[in-house]
Amino acid sequence: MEIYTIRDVARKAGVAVSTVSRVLNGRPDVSEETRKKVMDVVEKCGFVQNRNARFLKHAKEPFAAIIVRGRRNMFLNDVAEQMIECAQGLKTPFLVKYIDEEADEFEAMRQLYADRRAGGFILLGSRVDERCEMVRALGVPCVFATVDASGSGLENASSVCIDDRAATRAMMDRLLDKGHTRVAVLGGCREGDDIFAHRYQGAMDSLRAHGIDYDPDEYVQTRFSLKGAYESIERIFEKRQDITAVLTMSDSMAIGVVRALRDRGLRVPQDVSVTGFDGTEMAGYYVPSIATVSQPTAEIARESVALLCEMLEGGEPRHVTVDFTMMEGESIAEAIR
Amino acid sequence: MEIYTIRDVARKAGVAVSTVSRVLNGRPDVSEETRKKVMDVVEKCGFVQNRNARFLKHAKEPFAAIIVRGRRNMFLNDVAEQMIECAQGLKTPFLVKYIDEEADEFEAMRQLYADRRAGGFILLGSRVDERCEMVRALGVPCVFATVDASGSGLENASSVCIDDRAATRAMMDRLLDKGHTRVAVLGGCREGDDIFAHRYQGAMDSLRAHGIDYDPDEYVQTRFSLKGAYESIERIFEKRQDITAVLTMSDSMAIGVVRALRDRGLRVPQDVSVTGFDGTEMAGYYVPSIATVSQPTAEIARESVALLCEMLEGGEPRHVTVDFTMMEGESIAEAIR
DNA sequence: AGGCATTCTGTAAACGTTTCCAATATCCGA
DNA sequence: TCGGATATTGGAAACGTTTACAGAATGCCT
Repeated sequence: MEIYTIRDVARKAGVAVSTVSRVLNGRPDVSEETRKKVMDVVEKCGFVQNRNARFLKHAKEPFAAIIVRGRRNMFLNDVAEQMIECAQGLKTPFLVKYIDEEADEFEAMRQLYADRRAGGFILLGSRVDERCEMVRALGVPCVFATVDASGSGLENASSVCIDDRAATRAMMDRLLDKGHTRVAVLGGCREGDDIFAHRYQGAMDSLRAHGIDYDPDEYVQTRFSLKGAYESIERIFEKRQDITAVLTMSDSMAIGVVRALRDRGLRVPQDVSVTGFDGTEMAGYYVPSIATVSQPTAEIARESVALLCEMLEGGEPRHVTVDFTMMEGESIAEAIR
Repeated sequence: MEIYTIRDVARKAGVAVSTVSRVLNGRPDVSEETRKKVMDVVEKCGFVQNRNARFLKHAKEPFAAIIVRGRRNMFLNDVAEQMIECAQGLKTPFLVKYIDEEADEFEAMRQLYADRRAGGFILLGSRVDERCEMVRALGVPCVFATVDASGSGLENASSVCIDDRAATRAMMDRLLDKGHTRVAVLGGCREGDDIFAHRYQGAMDSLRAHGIDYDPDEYVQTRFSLKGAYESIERIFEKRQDITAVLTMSDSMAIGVVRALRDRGLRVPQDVSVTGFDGTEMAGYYVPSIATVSQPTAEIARESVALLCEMLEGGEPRHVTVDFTMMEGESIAEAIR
């Protein structure tokens, strides 16, 4: 396929390049006749603008970037998707930047900034601490989504999240109220993951309030993902065989756990209860359906975009907490053992 | 954060811009002393190259793009991920372009071509027919991954896939050999989806070979996704309640089906058998685990990259078929009704 | 000391846009 | 008929790189 430049189009249409540019950008000061003439040529030869040249020229045009690390976390991907929907038609265009789990996030953001002066970022997922320095260095408005950044002390960061601690406490309460006392916790305190840390606190809050003596060494595992959860159960059972419930910090982990239990000949929920977190679609489709904490993805998405826009217009950063919903599921039952 | 240009760096380091450029691009013709001086400044002020300017300049540098539509299809996302792994360290850099399900793919490819002269594409997923015209118009080497494009007549397209028809036939054979005769088919002949069309043919091959009289109107549904499959079961059961097996064309569909059956009080596999397709991680973690056809993602990824490279170096297009593996699963049992 | 390689560095012209500014054409009222 | 306002259009200078090409410095050999 031939590549035409704006110059070629100008020549073919018998006008100046500046005129073609004006037509392409929908400027009002072009006569209808000229516009038509130019568009005809554009159509005919399938001209496509070169965005490198375009962005090189006016990198000033403000825009915002949504950073998503990893394609595995369906929950975060869903939130990101809803963010772009929310951002449709706003004055500042939003774009999503997917980066690898292991990629250098700072590098990616600096590149976005260098290339196009990204005016603001929405960062999904945890690890506020790690990201603080970066956000401070960039000095651009940022919104942490799904994690509380109110304690970060950053001047340029808002955040929106549920009360993870309270949610996990509520979930643990549910298990304990059903008579469970030996509850494994999966995902707790994973290194550098502040969301999981908050959730872990919540679980501990509940155990403490119920006066349960708890030895983390015996009950807590910190791996994640389907496979990680599966293997965690194997490890837990090396130490204790009398577990009657497993509280996990994501729906995938819960699924890994159910499979692992089932492979050990245990039934869920008759023998062991299991809980998830996030309220993903799969939690409802799994058999048994997973009791979970549903995060209001649409609201988180909407709030994140709104908070960023506020800051872009000079507003102060704010930290918003949205409500979660406890979802019933077939994966929980009364403790019988 | 301040934005520095290569010019600023040159000034601060007391050298010419061309020297900085050479250092940045690792050219050999720079003295060690100068290189160090420049790098110090780069480090100190956190200079980041502007890629727009870079790519604007030498758009000639050949590269290849992997196009992935939609983030929902985990199977395709996995394959894409493995492709980039395969492509690490090759002379031609590969990049992945994620586009929305509904987005204009042609537009995206033309943009890639206009911006950087993409020298080749790998297209994942079905819809060869729709894409033919586009591939022809672009005239750039393309590889269709996971779908057979040998019948397209394109001069510039290779393809790599399993024999979908044979795989589905084998799967249906398994069901029929277990005594099932009333088998619903989900995903069959979805409009414009050639992969599903091939699989549908395979299912019909098997039914025919087993001499089973089959009325598609009663047994076949063409929606997909978790939710679509769930609803398809509801529709099927409006017509027939005596189904003993459901053959689906993806693992997600199988999961939606199991959930739907279970919600009707039917057990899988005791009352109804269910089969999936693709061999995704979730199929193995589901309870019951889903009997499925495992596609060799690594091999498909590797072959796709290899085929594209071949064509980039002037080779003829080829159409490669790779082997699938039938995966056992708890979701199948003998027909008893 | 002069000539010639051998390194290294600087100048300037691209790449394809956008946009400021000036130039031209058109129209209106006096 | 003219002055001036108003619509259009064109010319040319950026934007931040890369890369020929030419130039300067150094070292070595005669």
